[in-house]
Amino acid sequence: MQSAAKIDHPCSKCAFYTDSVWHPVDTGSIKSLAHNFVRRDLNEGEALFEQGADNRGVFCISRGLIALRTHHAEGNSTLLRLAYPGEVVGFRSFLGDGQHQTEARALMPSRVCTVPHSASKSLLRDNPAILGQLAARCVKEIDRTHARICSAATKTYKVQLADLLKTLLDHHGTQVGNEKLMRLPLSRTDLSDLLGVQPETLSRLIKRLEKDGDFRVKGRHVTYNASAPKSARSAVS
Amino acid sequence: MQSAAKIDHPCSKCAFYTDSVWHPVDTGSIKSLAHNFVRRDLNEGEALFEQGADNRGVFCISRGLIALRTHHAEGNSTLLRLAYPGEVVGFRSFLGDGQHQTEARALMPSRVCTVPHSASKSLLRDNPAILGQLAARCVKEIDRTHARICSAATKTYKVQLADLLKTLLDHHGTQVGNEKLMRLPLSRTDLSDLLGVQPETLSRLIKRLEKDGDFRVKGRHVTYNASAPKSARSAVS
DNA sequence: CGGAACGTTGAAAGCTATCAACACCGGTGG
DNA sequence: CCACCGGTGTTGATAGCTTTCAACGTTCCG
Repeated sequence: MQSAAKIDHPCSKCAFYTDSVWHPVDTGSIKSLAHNFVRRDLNEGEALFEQGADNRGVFCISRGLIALRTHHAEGNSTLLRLAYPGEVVGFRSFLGDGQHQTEARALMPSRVCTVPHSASKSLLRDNPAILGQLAARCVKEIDRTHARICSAATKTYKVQLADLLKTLLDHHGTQVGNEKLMRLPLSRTDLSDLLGVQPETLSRLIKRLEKDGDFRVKGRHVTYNASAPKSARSAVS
Repeated sequence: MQSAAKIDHPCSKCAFYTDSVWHPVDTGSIKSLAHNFVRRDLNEGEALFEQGADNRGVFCISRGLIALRTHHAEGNSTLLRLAYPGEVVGFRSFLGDGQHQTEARALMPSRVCTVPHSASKSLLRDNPAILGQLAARCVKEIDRTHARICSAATKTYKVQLADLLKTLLDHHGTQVGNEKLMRLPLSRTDLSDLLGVQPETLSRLIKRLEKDGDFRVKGRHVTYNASAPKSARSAVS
């Protein structure tokens, strides 16, 4: 029999194990990982970390939905990113200056796996491959933000909103007949912070989207039907 | 006397040596670096790499000004970033999928130091610290793009343009009395691609900025005078 | 000179911000 | 059970801004 108990990799039962940033680590590190690893459940609306706080580790989302937001001096805020299970948050401040520049808050009941700051640093020292994984997450973030900048510079808000709703439907929607339904995980305010428009404008954008026929939105209830021209589509296209 | 000639680090005479991504490398790597290192001069308008091309290395800008741009399917384009001496470009595709998602083009006569792809990869294998340097560049890029997204969502185009001109003046301006002068390194089209507005709108934004009194713009000649209310400022502020 | 690329101007239409008012919802307390 | 309240979302009116299209001016180069 083995002298010291064999310790499983704490992420080994996670659905996102193969893409875990902690994945290729040596045996000793697995032990350290297992000892320091913390799983945490967040209620809807609960903060994972606050803007301006010191980084306390690297956070991997295992369930739910996390919003990354920056609050501006003028009192308003911008929603920079929605983070889904399998995604990692907090790596920017972990790799960078150690201060969170965004707030992370659960939009739904969520579960987050944390490797505390000091443990992360020592794991990084012993396993250079982890830095490669984190760099890959950085590249993804850069691609996301570049796409967003191009989107903002290119598309109208109406199209951006339609794209956003479709993306949300991919994650949260259920197919019913030839329609897709979902409960919106975001408030109107969050949606407007994500698009960068005023709440009043968002309300009107939704109305215009509904008039076009593909979407129906009542409160947080969204229905999508790509092939249902309620009010006849334009004759040309 | 030394048997093999002692080889200097190729970046050692560079003004940005202390921040070089290739800085802490072992002696053997210095040799490899010196052998593979390529310095290249670009004329104004010349491309360093094209969008969609395979990554051929990591590029460090030593002189001039490089624009990173993405061309969209619709024929228009977005200027994502201006890269100044000391900055590194091409690291996203080097770390990521190996395909450039942007085009890099010189806006002024420029000099770029290149470490070819394969040499970069092997240097990275032998010197884990390099990955840390590249990760730091990633974090900077993430911060830049986040700031830009917030800026676009928060500020009017007029303010964004004023900010941009001030930044350009910091890099290219010369103080003359209590005014600052510069020759704009960007065409109007580039400026409008950077702001995400139409060229006509940019023209009108400039006119409005001039009417406010801080800026004068004639062709590529820009004058800035923060403390010169040409047309009297509003009485209130 | 002619032409092409670049930049500006004008006019009309569409979109967004802003302010104010109102509707809706959930919870608290009488 | 109902009134009240705060938070959230919607609607209306208006002013300001951007886009679009078309025309014109500028500059540079063959």
